[in-house]
Amino acid sequence: MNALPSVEVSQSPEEKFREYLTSRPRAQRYTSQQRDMVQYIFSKHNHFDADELIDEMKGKGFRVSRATVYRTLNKLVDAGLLRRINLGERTVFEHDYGYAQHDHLYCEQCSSMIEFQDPQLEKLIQDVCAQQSFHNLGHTFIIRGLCATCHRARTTKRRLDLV
Amino acid sequence: MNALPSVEVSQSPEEKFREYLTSRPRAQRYTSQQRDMVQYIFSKHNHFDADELIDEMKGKGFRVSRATVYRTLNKLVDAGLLRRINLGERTVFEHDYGYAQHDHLYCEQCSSMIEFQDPQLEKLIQDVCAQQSFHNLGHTFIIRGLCATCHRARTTKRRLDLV
DNA sequence: ATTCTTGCAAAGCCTTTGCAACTGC
DNA sequence: GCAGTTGCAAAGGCTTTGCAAGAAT
Repeated sequence: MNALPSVEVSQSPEEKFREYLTSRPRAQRYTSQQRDMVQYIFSKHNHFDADELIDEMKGKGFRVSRATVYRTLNKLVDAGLLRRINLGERTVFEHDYGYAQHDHLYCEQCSSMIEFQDPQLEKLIQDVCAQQSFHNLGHTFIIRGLCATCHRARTTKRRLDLV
Repeated sequence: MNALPSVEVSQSPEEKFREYLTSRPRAQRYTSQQRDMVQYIFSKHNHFDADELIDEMKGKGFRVSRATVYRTLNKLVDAGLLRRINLGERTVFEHDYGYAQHDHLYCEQCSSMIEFQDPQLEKLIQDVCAQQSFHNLGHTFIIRGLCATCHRARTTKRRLDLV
């Protein structure tokens, strides 16, 4: 995966999550299941859905129930640690905390997600919002298509089919 | 709703759909339920989800079953008459055939969708795809926030709350 | 006549939730 | 010990699907 700049953060994801939990109107608890999830999720940078996470963690010997995973993922999104990305067919999560704002190219063939940053986009959003007197709170931007590898494969195949 | 330019089309949506149905490998049939749906959907320009469509059509006295509505909506998307927009919480449909390419501002308060066109966007997409050797097939772009009315209402309320 | 579509109800999929047992603080 | 969390299984939305009856060509 192409690397985007990380953002300097003073706290670890785990600390940040604890802070979120304890600063709630009614303090929430930091449990071992939640700790396992945060540590596992932030041990690598990738895009994953709930099922993948459950399978992978179970494979590594963690004890996690489906309900707890869903509950904790919601908290992590709420805490600003994860971002939820709705791809239509499935919903994936990615790191938000400590990671630069970016958008995605989504390959419809192999499901890979290529991250990119483009300064033009922020300006475009501000222009449009200003023009429509709209108060911007966020956006969803996904470019769909075929990654270089899948496109090449498909083009080659098509050429062969014609022979 | 702010008006975007319609696109000149030589066929009515109904004709276009018939053409799609009959030009399939195995010809499909054009039924009265499908006709009712196409005519109703293209009688006004708006964004709607499956449930809203069913309720509205039943209210107008049409006989449509849930299963048929879902089946026909899928066909209409496939035929290029409708575009499916995934908003996360719900999935809505809008006219595709005969309507200019555009994107949306989505008000999280009142669920209204404001359409906009911005020539900068197409260039941005092409730039990014060229840079990543990505073969573009489409995109999802939704700016989320508060429309002018809802933002004004919320700001006013906050001011009153402080009194 | 043949083949596709409809409507119903059932099933699928993903996610949430009620509840009793459990655990952090 | 109190209040929040877990795990299970059940329930919730939304969408699809199997099947027998009905309709288009």
